[in-house]
Amino acid sequence: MSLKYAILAALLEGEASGYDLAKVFDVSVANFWSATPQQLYRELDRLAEGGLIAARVVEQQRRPNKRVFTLTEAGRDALGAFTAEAPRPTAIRDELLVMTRAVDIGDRDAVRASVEERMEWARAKLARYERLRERLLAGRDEAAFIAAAERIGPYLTLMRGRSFEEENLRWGQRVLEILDRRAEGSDARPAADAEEPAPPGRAG
Amino acid sequence: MSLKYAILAALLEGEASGYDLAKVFDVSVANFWSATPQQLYRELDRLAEGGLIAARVVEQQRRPNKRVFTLTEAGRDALGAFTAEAPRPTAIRDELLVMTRAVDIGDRDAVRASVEERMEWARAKLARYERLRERLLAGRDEAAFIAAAERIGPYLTLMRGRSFEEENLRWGQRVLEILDRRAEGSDARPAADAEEPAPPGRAG
DNA sequence: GAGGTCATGTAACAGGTTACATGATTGA
DNA sequence: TCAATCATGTAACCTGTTACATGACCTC
Repeated sequence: MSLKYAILAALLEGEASGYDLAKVFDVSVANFWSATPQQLYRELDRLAEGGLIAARVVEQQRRPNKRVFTLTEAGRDALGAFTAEAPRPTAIRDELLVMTRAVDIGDRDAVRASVEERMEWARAKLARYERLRERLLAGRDEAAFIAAAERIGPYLTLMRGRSFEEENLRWGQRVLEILDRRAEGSDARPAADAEEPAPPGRAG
Repeated sequence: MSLKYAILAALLEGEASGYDLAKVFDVSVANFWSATPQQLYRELDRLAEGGLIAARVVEQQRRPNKRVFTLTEAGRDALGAFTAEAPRPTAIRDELLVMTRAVDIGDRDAVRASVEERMEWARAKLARYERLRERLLAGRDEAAFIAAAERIGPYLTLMRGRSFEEENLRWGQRVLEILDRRAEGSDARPAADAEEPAPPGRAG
């Protein structure tokens, strides 16, 4: 029901093609709304039919033509009215956490590796957010920006995305430590009271 | 595709009815997977058909009979195998953040109120998480628990849920400050040099 | 006697995902 | 020559949501 408004909100930054939006939905919007390109194309058609956005074909040489979309007055109003409704609670779907929940009966090393990969992703996202932030601030410090910027919304959602990824990193670090500590424990005594680990100095 | 595994993971805590799971999915699982009761009933039927869970009817007096489900060996194995796959990236859908993104052209006071409500929710969730944590620790301190607990998965996902809600609180606090600071500024000079368009009012 | 909890379900629909297709351009 | 980028789309399918229904019990 509200991919619709996520698209309208994205178009506040200016006109965009379906392809552009697909990229935006992969970067800055992804912190709070996910959508595949196919969803976007379908929804853009509907929004254009409903008059909330206007489509314009841009002919290009050496590239396929593209349809670029702009918010209409009606679209702006609809988005404005949406901000006054009651938001539903956050819906999260995270397979890594399902796997983590089941790590004790599953493949600890594989989960460990997935956590590390997630951390790499988080670092990459943070770097992109940092660049986005610099661009928004445009040389001003945060206080000046907050006081003066015409639009604060994009900065507020960026903040949330950043803290989400920072939290992913911190959590991942802690998970790695814990899994490793427990691995030591269970490797050192593979069976309840079988052989002791070899005493130091004899390993050769 | 993996509501399936979210359910199997939830059944690691022991047998449960559809109704029980609906409650679990509203509390501890909600941090990383959301599902409506109807989804659960449908998926439970499928899992039982596929032999990944076993259903047993418990007859009750003064209450409708219930079907309780248990993980089968096959279900355990499927869940274990799942932990070795590559998780897809987190999918988040948060209407409040869509509204926040659009706050500049929308209803600032309504968004402010929604942020406050979200913070109240976060506090309530944190309280429930804290009780859950106490139950898991069962008197031990964290280090002892981590070293000794049979299953660490539920604790790790609980940690993530907790930090998510803490982050919601911190973010919400900052958003309130920023919106208020900007409200002061714009109330002092209500229009640049013409009337502002009236923001669309909260419908109710 | 009204509303909440226990407990499950059907039906219809809306939303989201996957696979596939096209075809030129650009860069390694 | 291979892969990526630009740019859009169709079709089929799976997932998720909403509305509704049942009916007994318990608490205020």
